[in-house]
Amino acid sequence: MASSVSREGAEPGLVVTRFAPSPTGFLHIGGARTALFNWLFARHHGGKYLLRIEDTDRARSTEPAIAAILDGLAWLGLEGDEPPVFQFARSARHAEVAAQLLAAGHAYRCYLTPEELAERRALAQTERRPFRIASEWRERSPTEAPAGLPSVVRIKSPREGETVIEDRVQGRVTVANAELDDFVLLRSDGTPTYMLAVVVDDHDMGVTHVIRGDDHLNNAFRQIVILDGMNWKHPVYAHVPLIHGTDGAKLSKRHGALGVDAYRDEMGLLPETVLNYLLRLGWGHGDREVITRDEAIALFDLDGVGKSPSRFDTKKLLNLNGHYIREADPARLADLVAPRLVAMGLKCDRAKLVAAMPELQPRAKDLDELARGAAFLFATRPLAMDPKAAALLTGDALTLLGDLDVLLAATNDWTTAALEANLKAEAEQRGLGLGKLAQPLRAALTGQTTSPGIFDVLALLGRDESLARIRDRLVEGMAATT
RNA sequence: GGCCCCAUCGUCUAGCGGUUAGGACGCGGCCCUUUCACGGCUGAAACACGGGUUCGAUUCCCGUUGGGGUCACCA
Repeated sequence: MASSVSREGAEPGLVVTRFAPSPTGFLHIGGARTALFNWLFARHHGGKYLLRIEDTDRARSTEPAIAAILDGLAWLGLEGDEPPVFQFARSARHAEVAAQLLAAGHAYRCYLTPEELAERRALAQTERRPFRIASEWRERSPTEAPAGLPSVVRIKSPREGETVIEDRVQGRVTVANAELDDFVLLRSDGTPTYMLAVVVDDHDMGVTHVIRGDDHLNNAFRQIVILDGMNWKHPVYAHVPLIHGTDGAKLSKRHGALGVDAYRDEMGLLPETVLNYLLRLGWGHGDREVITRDEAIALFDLDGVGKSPSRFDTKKLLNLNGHYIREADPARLADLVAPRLVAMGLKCDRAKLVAAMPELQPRAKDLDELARGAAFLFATRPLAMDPKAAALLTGDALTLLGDLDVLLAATNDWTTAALEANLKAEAEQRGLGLGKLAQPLRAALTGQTTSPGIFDVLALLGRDESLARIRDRLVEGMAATT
């Protein structure tokens, strides 16, 4: 049978997973986690991880959404091992399977109109009775079919017994077959529904493990009806709990469900942060918190996935990002931060940015904070002064700054170490704490009250720029007093 | 509402019949320190409730409560 070529052709025992988003929006965080789990599981078992774009809903599927999803996956390094399969392109094959089901008596044509269905649903509602589609066409002979009327193809679900799924995450789940309805396989326009398409595609793609959100758990029972009708083997199912918002409700757009591009661009996160965070959300391995991608491949297992939904915690996410920023290569960070500085209207010098990075890294939890921390390096004179910094430069402090200007102007060895030695000696001689000298200097040099170590700031800025910034303040101070 | 699933600090979690119930984020304190961070130490903080089973339940079973998911010619 041509339909089982992929499976029969597949290496026995080879694990095949897939991520199958529908392109009706961006790649959201829950989708990213599903993709990650599939990717990890396949890698762990030396298997294959495939991508399928579920675009059978022509009205809602869009090109930009496809691009956004692929872009998001690429950013996270979760591209498929083969080019993505587009579901819509396979509709002829789906129809073929529907025809086989029809021929085998596992499906039937139903001539009920949407209006009739809606009526029955409404009636069931008012009678406070559960509604289950019961089409009289299930038992009627096809010869009674009204000519020229549109019809859909419905599956003939079993009415007796029960279906059991041994889910790798949820455990054994049993549903009475009476709960299953005769859902639609082929719409009246002949196009396949999602329910049919997934089953056929998963089968044809040789998917062995279906790892997806547990909002699909109920669907699995329906999909099994198709599988059985075709006499196809059941894949292993693993329905992972959904991610919820801080308020416990499903992560929806209004609850801050963002596209992964927002985590990258707006929140300024590193991809390794998102991967690590997503992995730890709903999955644990002892006390391990920081887990690299390679470690994750070695450690990941479906058994470690929790069964209860977990809440998204931005604080922890940012803390992790701070960790990865500290670990990251300065040059790489400079390249990520440079565009942000440009967006702030600053002209930045890459070499200077890279040199400053080690001092900036421990002070930032996201790329935007990193950019703000670097901004003083490229600010143009005279500096815009933070009010708190300006307040530091009055009276005695201004006099002191004048003295320091003289001292620094006489300094030839403009290195962090030499500057430190000089200024410390000066502070000691004056019987002052280093802070008394450092704070006015910091204010004058950065326009802020916080910055990296003051000697680093001086060294990074260079002698000319440092002295010029100090003199700007001196001049302004004098103007204010006269 | 029917069906399905879930339940350890505020959050993410470890635990898989006997533990001072561990870690992480966040929060408080102390230390380091020129500011801010980083880092180190430390404190407060949890087994939803009620029945069983057992010598012994956070752990096993049942129920209650609470939360979530799903009930389309969407996916």
